[in-house]
Amino acid sequence: MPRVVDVEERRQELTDAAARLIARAGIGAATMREVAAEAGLTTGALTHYFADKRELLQCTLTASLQRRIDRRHATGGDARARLRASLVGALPLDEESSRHWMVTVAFCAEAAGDQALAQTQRDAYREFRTHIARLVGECSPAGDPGRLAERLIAAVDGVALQALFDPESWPPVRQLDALDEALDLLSAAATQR
Amino acid sequence: MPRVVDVEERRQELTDAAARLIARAGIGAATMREVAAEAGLTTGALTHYFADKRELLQCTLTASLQRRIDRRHATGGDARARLRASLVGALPLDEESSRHWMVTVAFCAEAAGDQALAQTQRDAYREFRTHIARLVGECSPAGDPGRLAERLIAAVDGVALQALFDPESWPPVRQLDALDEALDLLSAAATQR
DNA sequence: CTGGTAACAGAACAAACGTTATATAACACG
DNA sequence: CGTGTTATATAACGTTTGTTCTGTTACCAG
Repeated sequence: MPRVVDVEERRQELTDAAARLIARAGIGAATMREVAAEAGLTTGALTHYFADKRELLQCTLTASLQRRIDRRHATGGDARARLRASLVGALPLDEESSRHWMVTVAFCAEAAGDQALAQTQRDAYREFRTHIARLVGECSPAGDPGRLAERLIAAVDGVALQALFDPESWPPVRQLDALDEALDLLSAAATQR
Repeated sequence: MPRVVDVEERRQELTDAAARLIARAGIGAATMREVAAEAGLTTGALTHYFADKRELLQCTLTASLQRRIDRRHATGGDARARLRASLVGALPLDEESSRHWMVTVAFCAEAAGDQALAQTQRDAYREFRTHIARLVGECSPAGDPGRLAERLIAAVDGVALQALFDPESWPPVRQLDALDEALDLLSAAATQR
C-alpha cells in the first residue's frame, strides 16, 4: 500500500476551500480549478476525491452545515444558558461563522432546482428546530416549545441575514443585543400566561 | 425612426426572465442564452439592451428589489394597518414574492465579491428599515422606532428565510401568525414602559 | 531492495459560455 | 414609395468549464 493520507481530512480540506470561494464570490466562483488551487492542489487531486462537481458541491453544503451544527453544540451551564449558547452559535459573529452562513444562503436558490440539496438543507433546519425546541422545553415549561423555538430561530436568522447584507451595521454586540431582547421578550410572554 | 418598441418594458421582460431562472435554479442558470430563451428572444436582443452580463445581473437585482418595494407600499388604513401591510408585503406569501425573495438571497454571496451589487442590496435594506421605522414611529410613540423596526424586520426576514428553505412547513397562514405575534409582542413591550 | 498501488500533477478534449460581428426584417419619416 | 434606423436572429470566435486520460512520485508490503 502506497502513500498514506487521511482521506476524510483531504475531503474536508477541499470542501473547506470550496466554501471559502463560495462565501467570497458566490457559487459561480467555485470552479474545479479554483477550488483545487484554493486548497493548494490541482484538478487531479479533486477528481480523485469527488466523482464530479455535483458531488463536490453536495459535500461542501453538508460539511458547511455540519460546521454550523458543531458550533451551536453547547454543554456547560443550565438549560437557559445552553439555549442562549446555541442561538449565539447560530449568529455570524466571526469570520468562520459568517462564511458558513454565506454558504447556507448561497445554496438556497441552487437547492430550488436540486432535490438532494433541498433535502440536505431542510434536514439541517429541522434538526436545528428540534434542538432549540428541546432546550426551550427544558428551561420554560409554559407555552408550546416548538412555536417558541420557531420564533427564536426566526429572530436569529433575521438578524443573521441583515448582518450578511450589511456587516458594518451589525457588529457582534448589536447581534447579541437583538438576540437577548428576543429571549427576554419570549420568556416574558411565556411566563405571563 | 423605425420599429417602435418600449425599451424600458423590454428590459423589464428580460430582467424578469433572468429573475425566474435565478429563482428556479440559482444564478448559474442565468446564462445569456437561457435568459434570452426564457424571454422568448435570442442573445442578439439581449446584447441590444444590456452591454454585458454584468449589467444584466445588476439590473436584474435592482428590478427585483424594486418589485419587492412596490409590494410593500400600502396606502389605506391607519398607521398600524399600513405597518402590518408593509411587513406582509415583505413575506414570501405567493409565487411572485417568493421568486423575488429568492433572487435577493441568491445575490447575497455574489454581492460579497462585487461592490456594486453589495451597495444595491445595502441601499434597499436601509430604505426598508427607514420605511418601517417611520411607520413604527407613527403608530407607537414609545420606544426607539429604529430599534423596533429592526426587530420587526428581523422577525419577518427570519420567517421568510425559513419559508424559502422549507415552503411546505410555512404556508401563508403560519407566516402571518408569526408576523402578528411579533407585532403584538413588540407593541406590548413598547406600551408597558 | 523491489514491485505495486495510492496520491497527485498536468495535458487534452468536447461542450458551453460570454462576446462580437453580420445579416435580415419591420417600421417611421421625408 | 423609397430610405434610413432600430429590433432581432443567426453565426462565429476565443475562453473557460467539467471531465477524462496519462504520466510521475512516494510510500508500504514482501
